[in-house]
Amino acid sequence: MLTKNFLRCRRRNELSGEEKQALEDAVSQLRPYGARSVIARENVALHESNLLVEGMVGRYMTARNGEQQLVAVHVVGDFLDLHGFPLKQLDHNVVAITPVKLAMVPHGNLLKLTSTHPHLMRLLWFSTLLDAAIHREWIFKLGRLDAIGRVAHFFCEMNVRLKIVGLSDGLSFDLPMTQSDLADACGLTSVHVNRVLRQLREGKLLTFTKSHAVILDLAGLSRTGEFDPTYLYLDKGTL
Amino acid sequence: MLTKNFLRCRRRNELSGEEKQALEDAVSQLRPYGARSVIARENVALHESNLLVEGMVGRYMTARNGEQQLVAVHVVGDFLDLHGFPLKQLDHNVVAITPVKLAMVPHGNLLKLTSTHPHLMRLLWFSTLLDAAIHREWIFKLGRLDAIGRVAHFFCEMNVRLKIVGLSDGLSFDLPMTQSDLADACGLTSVHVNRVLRQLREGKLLTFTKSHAVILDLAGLSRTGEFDPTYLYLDKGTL
DNA sequence: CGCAATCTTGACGATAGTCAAAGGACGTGG
DNA sequence: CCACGTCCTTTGACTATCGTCAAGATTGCG
Repeated sequence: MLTKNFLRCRRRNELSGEEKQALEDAVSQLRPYGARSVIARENVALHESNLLVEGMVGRYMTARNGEQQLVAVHVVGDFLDLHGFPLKQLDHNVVAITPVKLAMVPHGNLLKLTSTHPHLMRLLWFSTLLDAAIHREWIFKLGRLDAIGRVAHFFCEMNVRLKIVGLSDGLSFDLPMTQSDLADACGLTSVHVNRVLRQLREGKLLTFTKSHAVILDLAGLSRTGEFDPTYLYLDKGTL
Repeated sequence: MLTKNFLRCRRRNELSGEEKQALEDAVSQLRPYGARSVIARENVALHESNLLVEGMVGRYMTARNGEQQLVAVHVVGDFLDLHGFPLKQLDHNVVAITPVKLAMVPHGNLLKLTSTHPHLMRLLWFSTLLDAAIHREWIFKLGRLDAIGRVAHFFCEMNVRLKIVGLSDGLSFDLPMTQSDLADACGLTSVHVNRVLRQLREGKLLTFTKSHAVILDLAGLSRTGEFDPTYLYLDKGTL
């Protein structure tokens, strides 16, 4: 079941069996991508969207001086580039962070679903708005938190998002990102991320070594990152 | 025609006359709000969405220390809280910046449209993804531009968005925001916004006094803000 | 084993925040 | 019509956070 993690634990995961099947049927093939390979390039016409079945994906924008900003991270169960269905093309690059597997859904099949399954379409719409809600939270994070807050917030968010798809036990998880990737996500330099990670370690809030995060004090980390998972629209009782 | 500015000049403004009428018919009433009044509060169930017919609106998130972050600004023609239709409730506050007029569309009417007008629904979906694209650009702006770049970018964006609905002549426009509002939009303090505005003035790029912006050097301002309007998905030939 | 990428640390500098004070702009009410 | 208060803007002096540059340590991979 390629779609089993789609909207998992979300407040509106009310797909009927028939809808799940319709979505599953819309998948044309399963495609692998290597780590750091480009899945979708900006300003290129798109003809399919992809459900992320395995691995981790990032959306990047690039500044004139070459600095990158990660504008979104996707985990298993996220529907990538669903934005590309109404938008037809994207304003940024989508890159595999790890080796990934994608369930490809041609836009033609999605188009059919809009007429035959309006409720399913609203759920697909909902999933893109979840992305938008996460974007807003990141705007807040970058605009109003200091370096340690931003990094703490990022780890809190990843912890929750990975937990609902079974990839975090609630306090520890694998995160296949370098300190430089973290810097791109948090609007910092890798040097400063390194200093912040030391602070978090010394403050007994979090350790992050060898792509593995261990949260030592979830309440403290959440407080530092001003993290409140409401914006993730989780099912009641998920956490 | 309350909906005349909806998706105006956007790459996918392909509403048929019948669709425009259907949207117009979905409006139940026109409502005024006073400046700084709250249109939608976070975590409260929503039962209608609103098309912004007059005025300017902001979406705010608040940090623990009381600092505010503006996560989005809406101008005439934007469909407010369409996010609230699939999401059912919002994760932030929506506040009138000026006195505004809203065309209220009950969710029940939108729901009917999903079955009867799938193409119109895709356009509504599209408009929410436009918001998401703007969010991503703001993430980039906050994560990777310095203070002067952020402010320059903001003015460039507002210039374009106001121009397509006839509220900027391409180089000057009214912007009913204080320097403190600008600070909330750009992740800065109002003191520093003031210094940046002086820099822009002295650099002959932009003046902003008494809620009126005049762009003296559009190319220079765009360069400073690393602004490229692609992410606004404009119709070819709009600018 | 050796190279390349990543991590770590220190010294220094620049950008933006903080604190404080004073000067406009504007509206209200006497 | 002026006085007053409030909000907004402007500026300066000082501080703190984060970036830059550089070098060395560690890790992982071929």
